[in-house]
Amino acid sequence: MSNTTVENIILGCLSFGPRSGYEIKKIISMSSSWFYNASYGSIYPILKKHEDNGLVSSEETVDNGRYKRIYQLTPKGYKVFEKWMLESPKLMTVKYEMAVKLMFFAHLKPGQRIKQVEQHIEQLILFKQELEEIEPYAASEGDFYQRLILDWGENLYSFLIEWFGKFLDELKNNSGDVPINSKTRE
Amino acid sequence: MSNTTVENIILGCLSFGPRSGYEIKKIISMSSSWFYNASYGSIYPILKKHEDNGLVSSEETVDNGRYKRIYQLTPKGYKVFEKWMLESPKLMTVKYEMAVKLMFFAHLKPGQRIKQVEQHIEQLILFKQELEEIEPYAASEGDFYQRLILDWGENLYSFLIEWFGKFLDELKNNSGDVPINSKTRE
DNA sequence: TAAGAATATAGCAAAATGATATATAAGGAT
DNA sequence: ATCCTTATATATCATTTTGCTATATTCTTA
Repeated sequence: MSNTTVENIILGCLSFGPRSGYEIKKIISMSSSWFYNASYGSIYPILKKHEDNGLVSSEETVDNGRYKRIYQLTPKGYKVFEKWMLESPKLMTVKYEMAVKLMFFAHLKPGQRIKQVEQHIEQLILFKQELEEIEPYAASEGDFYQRLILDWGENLYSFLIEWFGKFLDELKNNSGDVPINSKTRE
Repeated sequence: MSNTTVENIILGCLSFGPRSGYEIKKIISMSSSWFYNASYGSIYPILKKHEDNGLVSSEETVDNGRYKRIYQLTPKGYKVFEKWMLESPKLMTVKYEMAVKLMFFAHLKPGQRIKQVEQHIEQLILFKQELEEIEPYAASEGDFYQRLILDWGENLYSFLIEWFGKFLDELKNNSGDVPINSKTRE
């Protein structure tokens, strides 16, 4: 059985150096949560599993009187991580509730359609601003790629804002109505 | 407790008319799977739950000698669906393994980077072609919106293909290498 | 007429989420 | 000094979801 993506992300985070479960969660929250998230409920059991399989080793430390378990990649773990890096990635999966609602938009009244799209665009703009405020996590390694991914995210949200903006214009030009059964668009 | 998105999608599918669990899965696979998917393991238990809550009613039918349970929205179910349609949608969640790999791209050799990005662009192009071949499911209601969503999908994948294309050009111009610790991009 | 594709439902292990619980340390406010 | 909040750190658990397998019938096509 091959590792899951989250299992490999954890190996990847440890490739930056030894980290605690809490720190791994922080790396993921700060740099990858908007394109691949993981919760404590995944991270801690996976760290245990990785240790059982010899992919990571751990050491109980005391830092300022506080108990802390630090995990580290083993050579075997690094090999597994490297192998995964060369595999063809899984296709993207998206869960986009607004697109689902679009499927059933015919049920809404024209004014409700305009309001929904306007609110959604506001949400997208807010999220894009949050992205723009993120500073890359890793100081040295992978710094260029951290910035690259942020660039990707900003471009993705720009695309969404633009696309829904055009749709909103169309709705407004038709007072919230759209051609029924129109066979072509633009 | 409010319904989950999948629970609402099922109500939405039934808003097009009475359907069996199998037909609901087909609607989702054919029209929304690339932005919100659901498996039989979700659909059948949810239909039962909806019936227990009085949101749908069902009838056991025999069609060409084949057993079939047809589900239908109740007025209560339609109200729940309508209420959900007016709520602010949840933010998009994305699971994009290629973006994760980008995080750790510094570990790859220049040639490996170029190969990975090339392969990914091929995947994206293939998927976009599949999208272009989809014909909207609903014949009458929501036809415009089915096409709109397909338009959105095609634009989204065009954006991804373009973005990774630019990145590939950059990699090739630097023989797979990228500036380390560069503070700005472009 | 036999293979295989499509229709139809059911069940389950594994994975993931989201939430809660617990506890300590650090920092600022009153 | 004491209180409150935030950050660090780990653990657990019910619910949801996925992906897979099993089962059975009918329709299509070679």
